[in-house]
Amino acid sequence: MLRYLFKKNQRLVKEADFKGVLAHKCCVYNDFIRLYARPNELGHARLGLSIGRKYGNAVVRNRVKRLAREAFRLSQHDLPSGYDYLLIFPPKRSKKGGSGPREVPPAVDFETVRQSLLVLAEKAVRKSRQKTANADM
RNA sequence: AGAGUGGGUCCGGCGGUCGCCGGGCGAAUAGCCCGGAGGAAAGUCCGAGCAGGGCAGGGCACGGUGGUGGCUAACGGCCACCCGGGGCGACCCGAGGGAAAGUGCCACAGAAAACACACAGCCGAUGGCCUUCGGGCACAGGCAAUGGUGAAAAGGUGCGGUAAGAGCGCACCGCGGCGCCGGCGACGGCGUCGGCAGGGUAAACCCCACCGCCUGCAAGACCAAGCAUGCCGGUUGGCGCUUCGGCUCCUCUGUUCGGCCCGAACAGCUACCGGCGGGUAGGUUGCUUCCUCUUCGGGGGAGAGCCGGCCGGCAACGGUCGGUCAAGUGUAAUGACCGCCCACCGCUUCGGCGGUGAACAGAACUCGGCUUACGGACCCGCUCUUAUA
RNA sequence: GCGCCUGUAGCUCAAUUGGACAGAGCAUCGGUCUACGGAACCGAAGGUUACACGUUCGAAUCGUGUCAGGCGUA
Repeated sequence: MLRYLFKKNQRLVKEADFKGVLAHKCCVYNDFIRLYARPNELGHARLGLSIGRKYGNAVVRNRVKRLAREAFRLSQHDLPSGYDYLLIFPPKRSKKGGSGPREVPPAVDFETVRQSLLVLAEKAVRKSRQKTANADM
């Protein structure tokens, strides 16, 4: 039976971990999430979250983090394992020539976060594999 | 009933599934049980605890507070009262000491801005000259009412008075001195005397009273790892005693007393002192009531801790008795989904549907306050108006 | 978390210790010139001095409180 746990070894904790994932430069995004991925040697997935101060006040930031953690926990067996995922919630969408900067962060709920996570993780892992393949050649 | 005013309380409940953090039991990363955001957790504006550094002591400087009395561990907080202002009233607001210690500033306008010998002006009664006896002329001189300026220019209004005027005289109001009474006091009341002292600004310097060492849990302690016992500066002389190792005193030099002074302390040679630099940013602890005893069930004591009763006090608060006392993270837990009930809001085809249980907002060493943000619901006291009895 | 600093035109800065209408350069706009443009010259517009309350006769300046933005610290 599959268990949906979320322990400390499934999280990115150290400053060096975050720097490493960012340095891999494998980034995909949709309207309200940016996701970095990097393969690790642990055999399971790890999650890191980064939400800037400008995203909102502490209540809003906490809520987004909890939603993202819950989405990761319930989707962990559907995600490609052996990767570190770093989710970044940018404060607002910057559009070129669009309807202007969005001041209020986009309203997110649990289902959209979960769907976005699954789709983006798949894309990111594909991109990462391609990248390592290119590096081998 | 309407309008208003002061204060207090609360922010869903029950059940299920899957998770997170901490504690207990446990061999256990198995399992079970228990606990898990706010009135502002916020801003970091004050005050304390706690920790490190500093410290013989005193003074200056610097910073803060500012009606009076009390409460408190302390406060710039709270309570009561006084004074001033607002409101019919309940009540609200006030950085509210000193301008008769000194200095500075008060632009423009105005004659003049703190100084009164007054710019325009009024009068010219008294004295001089002339006279048609109505008065006229010039001077000496008198005056501060009127005018204009300004935020502000030697009390205000009225009557009398005068040549014109003026607290010159009088009445009322305002002001100052003195005395008595009440009050712990700020201050108030009454009486009496004085015709009247004199601009504003102290959130300008300042004076007075009181308070204040500096830095802050990223403080600090321990362990592991790592770097470099790296660099620079300083280190007298004399008298006396001597068991020849040294010792006392004086002087000098250096350092410290994180700004200055008085003054003080320490050191003065091959080991110390002072300064600059180099390295690490991992873990434990501080850290969540504390200490202690234990037969591991618990007991006892201590806390500016919380709740309730009683007593004292107008109150803030204090005393006493009983009960109670686990949020504790560290890239940072307190969540997600579902069902029912109860509220509330919007839409409504009146069947329901939708909505983070609504606003503001998330503990980071801990307390006491202040300030700021903010949607409702409920309760209590009081005031005014209207109506009824 | 703790400790600090700064807010003036679109941008960069002034304002003589509180004194009137808050100035200057660049940028913007309109003219002159030119075939057109640039440059140059002339002129104009642009401000709740971050916001609120207070002290004062008078506040960009002084005081208090908010709101933004930034810095340091293991």
